[in-house]
Amino acid sequence: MTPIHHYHNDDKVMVAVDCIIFGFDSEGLKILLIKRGFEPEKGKWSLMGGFLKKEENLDQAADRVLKKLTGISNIYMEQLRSYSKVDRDPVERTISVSYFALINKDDHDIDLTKEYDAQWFNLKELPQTIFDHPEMIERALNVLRRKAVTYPLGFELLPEKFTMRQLQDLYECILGQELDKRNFINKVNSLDILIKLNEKDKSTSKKGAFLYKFDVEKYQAKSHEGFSLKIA
Amino acid sequence: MTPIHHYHNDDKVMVAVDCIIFGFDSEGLKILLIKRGFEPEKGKWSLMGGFLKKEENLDQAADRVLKKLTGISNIYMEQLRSYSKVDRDPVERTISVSYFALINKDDHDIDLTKEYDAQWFNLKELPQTIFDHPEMIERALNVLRRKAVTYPLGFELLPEKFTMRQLQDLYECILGQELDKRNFINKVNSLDILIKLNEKDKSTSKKGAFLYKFDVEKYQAKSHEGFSLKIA
DNA sequence: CCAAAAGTGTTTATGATACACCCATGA
DNA sequence: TCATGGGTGTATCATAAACACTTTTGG
Repeated sequence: MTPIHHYHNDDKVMVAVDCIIFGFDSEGLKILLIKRGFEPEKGKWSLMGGFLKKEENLDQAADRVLKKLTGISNIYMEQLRSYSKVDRDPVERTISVSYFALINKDDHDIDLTKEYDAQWFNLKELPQTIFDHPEMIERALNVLRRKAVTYPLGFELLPEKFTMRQLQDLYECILGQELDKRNFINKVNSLDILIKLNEKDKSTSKKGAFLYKFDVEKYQAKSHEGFSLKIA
Repeated sequence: MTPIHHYHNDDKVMVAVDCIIFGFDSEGLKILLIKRGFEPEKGKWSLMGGFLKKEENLDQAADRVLKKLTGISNIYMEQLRSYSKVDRDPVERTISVSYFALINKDDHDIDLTKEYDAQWFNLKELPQTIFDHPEMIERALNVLRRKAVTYPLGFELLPEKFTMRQLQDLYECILGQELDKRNFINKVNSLDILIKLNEKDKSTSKKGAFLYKFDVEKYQAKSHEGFSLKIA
């Protein structure tokens, strides 16, 4: 039999990464988009994307692109999937690998200076996005929701001290549904990864709500056993 | 701000697909490998891989490559993940997207004529494979196991009529662990997707075991509700 | 004194697990 | 008659889900 291919250049293509950044803050779950700075579709809303360079791997490309376009760095993004429709980019054959992360919006808003045309959008009020970005976003959101129930996301997303209500709000935002307060608290307590503090946050009620912090040791000890925070 | 990139060719790279084919038959779970037909690493065992062409998408490339190297066609493969270490292919910068499928080995053995240097290997006796193929295989196996408990794989993998024991063997192979016979049967029956036939298979015992077939309508009705076959 | 959010337990239902004996038959 | 695999049911436990009233306090 003949070899399928030698290595030649005829079939080289551009490889891109697109970063899907979900952000959480007191207002809810948002997604970050930029005004695309080059043709085609210049000026339209887009995920943060750019091309893979020869001397870097995809993870590195995603980090670099995100930082260049938004200033955000040092976050953990996860590779999701490749998109390869032949005509997905009208200029030239390009495949794109999507990455996603969920971050605390407030921790990174400093980065989003005027220098960048990046903007947070409420998930329910997304503008039109270019190419196959709507599909990328939808798939990422599914993965995010699946992860949220399988694995205790969220602790990195809250301030160091937080109330049960804030934690519950986080889960409700991500899952897009309301949860029973008592069941939620029971579940979280059964995981035994929070420390109840002797302080109260009075900003949202007259009675005040106890603050909790996250027991890093217990959390880490348990997280590789893989515990599930299935909440409904 | 300046655009991050114009479209130029400096950073074009080769894009490959690698197919991970798990096969099930009466002997158990196997994986298909080929003797690589071109340099580098010619003659070593490898996943079925080849390069993406400009006029096809990744799914199509995976189908084409698999057919060319093994004769196997018309199977559903699922995209898994991109591998992009800079030096993963020593000849030239190449990223690879892995695909996987689980098939009934007997249904496709016809295809594997002498023409192909493809061979099934028992999962526990894998030979050394090239590049990052060991990692691809390991990840694919994890996905396969996760899918097996979440979603009733396996019905496509058995002959039209099969015994409970065969179905249980299938799951035990995939999960790599023994299951309790009674619990397994109870669970499967509770799904209500099998039809018990009035025939027995006497090939493995004197008493004979009832044959079942798969109730296609019920199966399909339920499968988009998404039912789980969690078995331990 | 009252509105608004915080806090708190129990019951029920469902699914998971563990477990052991009789049956039918061909050799 | 006996060895071999086939077939069957129950009790227990853990987890999920549903559910409502009292507490606190600033205004």
